[in-house]
Amino acid sequence: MAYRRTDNVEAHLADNRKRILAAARSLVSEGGWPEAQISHVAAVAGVATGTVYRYFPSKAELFVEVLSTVSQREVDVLDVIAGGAESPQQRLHDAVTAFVRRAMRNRRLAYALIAEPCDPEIDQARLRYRHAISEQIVRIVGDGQASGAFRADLDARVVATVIVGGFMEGLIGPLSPLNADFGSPPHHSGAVRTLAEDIADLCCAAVAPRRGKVSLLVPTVATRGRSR
Amino acid sequence: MAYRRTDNVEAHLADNRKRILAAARSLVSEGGWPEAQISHVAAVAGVATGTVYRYFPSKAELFVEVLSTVSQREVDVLDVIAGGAESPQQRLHDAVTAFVRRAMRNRRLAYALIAEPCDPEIDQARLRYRHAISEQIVRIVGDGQASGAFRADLDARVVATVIVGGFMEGLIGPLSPLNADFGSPPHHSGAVRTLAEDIADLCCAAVAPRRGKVSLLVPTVATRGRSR
DNA sequence: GCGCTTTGTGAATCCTAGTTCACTTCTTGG
DNA sequence: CCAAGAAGTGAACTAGGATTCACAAAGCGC
Repeated sequence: MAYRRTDNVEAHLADNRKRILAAARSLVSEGGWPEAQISHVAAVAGVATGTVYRYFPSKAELFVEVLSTVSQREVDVLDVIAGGAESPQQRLHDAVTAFVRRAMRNRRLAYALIAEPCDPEIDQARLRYRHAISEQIVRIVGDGQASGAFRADLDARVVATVIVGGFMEGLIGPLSPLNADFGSPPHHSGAVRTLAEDIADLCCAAVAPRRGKVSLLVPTVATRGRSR
Repeated sequence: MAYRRTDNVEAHLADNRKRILAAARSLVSEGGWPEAQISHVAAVAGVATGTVYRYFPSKAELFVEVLSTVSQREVDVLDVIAGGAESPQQRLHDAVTAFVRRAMRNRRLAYALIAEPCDPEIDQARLRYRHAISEQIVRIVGDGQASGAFRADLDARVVATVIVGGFMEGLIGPLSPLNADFGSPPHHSGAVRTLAEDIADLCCAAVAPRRGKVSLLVPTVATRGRSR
């Protein structure tokens, strides 16, 4: 035996791994998925292409790890909010505004991780986290329904899904690199705040307990369209 | 001169074009984007690969036309509903349920056109139609705000976006080929109806005029998280 | 049937990354 | 300093499809 992997090497290895991940993340957060190429990652990390494969078995796994790290942090934030002592209304409102604001801090990255077209394998991880986010919302909605703070006549999971879809979509326009509005720094923080508040407000309104009458709505002819 | 393009030929050409489009659509609606390959389209349409390029300049343009045709029909349906004489509440409810139900009729196709990862060029067309749909919703929301049927303190475009995102997302789970629930034929139409109604209900609730008090909500510590 | 033009064909080509691997360089223990 | 085992390298290899193109077939008017 003539080799042992010193702490020194161990550290170097760990450092490389970290740099590769950082490079990957940085590329996505600047140029989105089109820039997310192994050769670019290698260049930015200061290693050779082949080296990347000593640390990650495939492009997909590398970027899934990037996505997971970032997304998990968001889930954690929501977890704290969802587990808080505030009223369900307050928690729902906080959760949505927190998510929207945080996403607006790093628009390009958020856009890539939320909406930009990407490899199916990565997209799948994206779905997993979207689901995890939805689960945090379910907790809040469930509490609210139990305490009577929210209407309880709908499945909490459906409600949470719609809410998540609502605030994500409300985010996509402003996030999209195509829309250069929503002033970059110096932060137009007023606009961001308003957007976040408005979206949160809508989400809260959707689950508010219903006033009196059950329904005035009846099916209409238009509702029963032909097939596609 | 020794050639003229008879009606006969003209018809044959038109027929080919139609068959190619039909083949393309059929493939997407069965296998989604992975199946949407030019060679497959050609095979199904009964022509050679090269022939497809006599009718469409590129894969993207072919499929964008497929998507446009299908999506435009949906926009038209919403257009009729939005332009109807019913109350804004009723129209919003009808619009959402109509969309959800129609999508559930051809799940695989709807999934591909709404959510499945696809070529960026196609994805862009998708966005355009999502926007067109949003515009129909804006009409309804705007009317409702003007007539006092809906709360008027928020930008109608933001409201519409959130609503569209909400019902689309509510749809994705049930549409996804991964979720083999939501019984295929014989139609579990009860489940579909409920889903559609529930989602529509939520959307309507979000824009209902607000009861008394303006807001009990105040920013919380959790709302101001660190950067990613 | 005969030139001429448009259409149809599908094998060959091109392209774009992701992935591999034979070889070089570095580290370690002796 | 040496031999052995790891880690690093980047040019070459692949793979999956889109796209092209030289050639064949079909339609047209005479």
